[in-house]
Amino acid sequence: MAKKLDEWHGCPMRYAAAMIGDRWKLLILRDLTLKGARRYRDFLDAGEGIATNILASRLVQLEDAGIVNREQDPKNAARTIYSLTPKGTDLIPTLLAMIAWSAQWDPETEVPASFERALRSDAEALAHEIRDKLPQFAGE
Amino acid sequence: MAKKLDEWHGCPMRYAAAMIGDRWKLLILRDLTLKGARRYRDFLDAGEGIATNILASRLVQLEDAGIVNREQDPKNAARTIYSLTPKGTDLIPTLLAMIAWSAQWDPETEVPASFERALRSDAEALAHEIRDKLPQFAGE
DNA sequence: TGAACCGCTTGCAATTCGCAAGTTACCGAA
DNA sequence: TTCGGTAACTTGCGAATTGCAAGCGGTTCA
Repeated sequence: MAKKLDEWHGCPMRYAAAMIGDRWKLLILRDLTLKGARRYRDFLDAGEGIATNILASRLVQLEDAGIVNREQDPKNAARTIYSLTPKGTDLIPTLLAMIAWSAQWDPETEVPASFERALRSDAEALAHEIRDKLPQFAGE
Repeated sequence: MAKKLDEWHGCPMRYAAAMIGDRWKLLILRDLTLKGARRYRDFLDAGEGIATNILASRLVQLEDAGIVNREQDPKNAARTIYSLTPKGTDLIPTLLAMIAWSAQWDPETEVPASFERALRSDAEALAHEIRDKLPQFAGE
């Protein structure tokens, strides 16, 4: 029997797999981290074809995991703003490691040369740069 | 967000998400990389409760992706040996980034202090160390 | 030669996914 | 102040995937 969802803790790979081991969650994190997505529609329109019910479920899971923050836009109550929490921004090095791997092994993947150079020469600095450009949510 | 980060449209993350964006694949990679798993039964017995049909399907997908190699044990034709290809071992930094994240954010993490220390001080060296200890498959 | 093991495969019920349509709330213009 | 449009979901339903258990063909060992 598969481990219950409350038995995630302990093994770090099991924890990470449970939290972000999902195609759609990774794409949502990409959009938040690298594409400036902040609203529900941004994710829907990201070009990956995620269904709206799946998007809603993944955003709830990421919020419950403490990775994503959800808040009402103070200037427009009809709008919701999604952002990365500190726990979420701490995933940037993981995303960058994936990008470096894909850049090396997927012949059809296009990573800008400047980006890949920055990644290979100093990934930590690039991670900081990306993090510092992210908008902060109101709770921070 | 800065245009520099918008030049490409998520291809590398889409590729990585498609290849390893799955809970079971990440656990299989963990077992291969860190737990010395080499045979079908090793994965079944890893304690995660993966179903045998799911395991078989994921191993095929990882093999098709060029991440995992499957070969017959030359000393026992009834046995199959699974191992990481170079494309697979190049995922070690990604796994280590996930482990570092989990070690930081899972309050019940079981990452040994010595491992975490090695990870934080020189992740690249640790990745090499892990890779060098892996068995090579016959094709290499 | 037969029992045991190994690596799967199959059958089936239950869960999850993906698509499309519907719903609720808010905002801005008339 | 109402009305149309937008934003963020929610619901319904058929299809695909998952999880569980049993089965199966090949190989090794006693």
